[in-house]
Amino acid sequence: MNLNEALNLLKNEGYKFTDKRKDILEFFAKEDGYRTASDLWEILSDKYPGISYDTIYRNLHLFHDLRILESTELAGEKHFRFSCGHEHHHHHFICNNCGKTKSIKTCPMDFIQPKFQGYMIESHKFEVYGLCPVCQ
Amino acid sequence: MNLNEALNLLKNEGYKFTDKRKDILEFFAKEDGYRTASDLWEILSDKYPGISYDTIYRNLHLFHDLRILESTELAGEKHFRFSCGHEHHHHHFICNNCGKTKSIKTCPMDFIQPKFQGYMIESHKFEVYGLCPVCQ
DNA sequence: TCGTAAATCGTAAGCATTCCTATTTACAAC
DNA sequence: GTTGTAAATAGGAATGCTTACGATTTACGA
Repeated sequence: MNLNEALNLLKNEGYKFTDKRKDILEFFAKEDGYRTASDLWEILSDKYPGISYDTIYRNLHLFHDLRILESTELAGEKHFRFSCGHEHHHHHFICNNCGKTKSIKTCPMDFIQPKFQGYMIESHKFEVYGLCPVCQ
Repeated sequence: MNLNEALNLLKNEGYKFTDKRKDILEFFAKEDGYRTASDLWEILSDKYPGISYDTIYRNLHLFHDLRILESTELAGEKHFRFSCGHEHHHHHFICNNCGKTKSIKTCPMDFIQPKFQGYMIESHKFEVYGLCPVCQ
């Protein structure tokens, strides 16, 4: 997923194109790491004083539903990042300081599935946390 | 970790023994799955009408600090379970319906670590979600 | 240009969790 | 047993993140 694909997807699905939506997508396209609703609010409120949190969250959820963004929950707060949609299924190392990520191509489900006969597996989460080389 | 070990640990660390603490530990010893603060509140408020959420959370955190309980965050809400402390490091399958768990002995960190030179790894999370045989 | 549904604003409400003060209680020392 | 004291609890207010909602504005097709 890149910025143009995201903008086209929005248009093709019949959603209106607004400056705020463009700026939100540009923000995530540029950031390349997990960011929170309030990170986004701080950026947007410079350009749009008084922007509503309703707008922030509504669009975050919309983009998440359209698979433009992916999300995870860290320390009780939802974090969003631009989707790695086209790549092979993978997981993330997440920097505890800057939120940037590194792909982990190994998926642990490849190793454990045979042991779960009788269980209906619906999803899984594998994340590694620490400090990236820049933040150490 | 079992109930007696937990009670002894509390005593040895110099914490006071109260009926509520005993009941909280008995609750988790019996449940054997992830439970929330409000699950616990519902049980305790029968016996102790008007019990404070402060008491619930203070003790949950105390027990977590003492490693009597372990915790994870599911759907924006902290969940706690009796600690599997004595066992070898492992992860969990967690039933989305009843919260009960099944151990996963494989740890994905055994497979990915060499690829993370330059990264300081501090922690990781691996959980599998779905329905246990009983809940299907 | 206009009509309409979608998007946004401003603000209130919801929910889990934390914080604060007054009161009560466990337990050690006597 | 009685007493003193720090720890534990009750009751409720406050906080932080998220969602909800009526009123207003805007994008965009006709």
